[in-house]
Amino acid sequence: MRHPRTPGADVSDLVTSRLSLYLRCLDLLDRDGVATISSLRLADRYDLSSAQIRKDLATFGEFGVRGVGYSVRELRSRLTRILGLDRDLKVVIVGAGNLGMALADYRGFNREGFRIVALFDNAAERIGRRSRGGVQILSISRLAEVARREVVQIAVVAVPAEAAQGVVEEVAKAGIPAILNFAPVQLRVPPPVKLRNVDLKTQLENLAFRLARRRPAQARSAS
Amino acid sequence: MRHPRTPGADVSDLVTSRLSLYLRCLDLLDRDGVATISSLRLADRYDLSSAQIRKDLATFGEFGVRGVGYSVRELRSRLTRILGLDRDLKVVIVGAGNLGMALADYRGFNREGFRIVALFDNAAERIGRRSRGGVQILSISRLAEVARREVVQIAVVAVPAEAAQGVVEEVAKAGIPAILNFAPVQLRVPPPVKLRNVDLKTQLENLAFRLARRRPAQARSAS
DNA sequence: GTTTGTGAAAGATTTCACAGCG
DNA sequence: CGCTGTGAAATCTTTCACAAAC
Repeated sequence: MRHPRTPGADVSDLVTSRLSLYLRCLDLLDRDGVATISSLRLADRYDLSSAQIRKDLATFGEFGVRGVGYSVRELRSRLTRILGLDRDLKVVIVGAGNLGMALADYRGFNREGFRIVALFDNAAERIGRRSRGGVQILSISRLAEVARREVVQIAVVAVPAEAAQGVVEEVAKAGIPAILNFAPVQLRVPPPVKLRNVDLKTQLENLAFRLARRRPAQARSAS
Repeated sequence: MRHPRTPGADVSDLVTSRLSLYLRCLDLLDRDGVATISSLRLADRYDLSSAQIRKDLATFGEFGVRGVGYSVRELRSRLTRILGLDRDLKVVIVGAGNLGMALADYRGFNREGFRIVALFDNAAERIGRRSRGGVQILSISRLAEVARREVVQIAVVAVPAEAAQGVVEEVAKAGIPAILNFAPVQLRVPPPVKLRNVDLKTQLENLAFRLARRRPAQARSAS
């Protein structure tokens, strides 16, 4: 059992998150005209661990050349394929408040593998309008229709906490198989649906915790 | 060495993120008028692990009553204290684009322990304006001044990737000890500064990966 | 020479399972 | 009785270190 063709769902999130990171670094290297890079120099340049890079990549195959390193272009295209970014995924955003609108226009969301199809909301005064970037706002009642017609793969949930669980059920019913949730709640999703949370409050609280237990006598670093 | 008063910086992020989660659950329970809860019922209700709840709490002390469980109110106030949310932390946001503006008005950011002091930007046409919620936009050149006067503890970085490293240096120079970064780059921060990343693209790519390696014959769950 | 890919070791985290308390 | 708090076991993740490949 060397390199299973389909390492399936048993690849940890830690690994896949790092693959995204590596891919981003490779983009930068390519832009800088670097053709080949070793795991050691990649690690040096971006504060990573060379052994970890090699282990992570080894999960999916052998992409390097001993004594030389990795071809930037080739590794990039391999990772793109592995991450499933070689075909465009259609995304909808549910919730056209400040955050939903900002996400709809966020660069990086609309590029390289993802396409925002529409925003959905239930407030009559928002429906029919568009985000600055031009994404149209539709009634939530049309979610299932649009999801099936456009074969939407990911729903971004950007509604208030109280409304989120209800939205999840709509999304699941509409056949959308993955959810990126920004609402600060613990959601339950029906089994086939994949869920990831982006929890801004938790992130801030984490920093608060670290700040609260700093060495109290924090020297102004002068020397 | 049972319950060190200051478990210091050696508490893992995994633990502190879960503490935030527990705190949120306790808020809901309190709102529902629940006075006491056992780790088992807490776990059931919110899809957590009861052993993990007990282990996590044990890092900081003994908060429960055997045979009974935890007092919702008391545990909530203990966790609030532990997470450093018993005193308001001042927050600035650097970058008054779509995302920065949305974050400035995001509810949950401005409540319970955090206060947004100002937005900063370098585009002349934005300076002097305000977010919808009323947060004023100042020139980035005033960052250090405001940071020191208001004793700002956290800077949220919401600028394009190319600008982020430069902003980090400004922030560090201004003496702000913690950064929440939304720019899709690997940042380097000077040692005392705490950094957390919220990487939207990586989150989406993670979902893309999971979607790419689903069982190809995905049945429409009907039965 | 250099660098990969990888077993084996070390380290971190989660889960188990139960003694002991209320 | 039920439940916490916790050592011990199981599992997962990272790091080490080197043989094999170029």
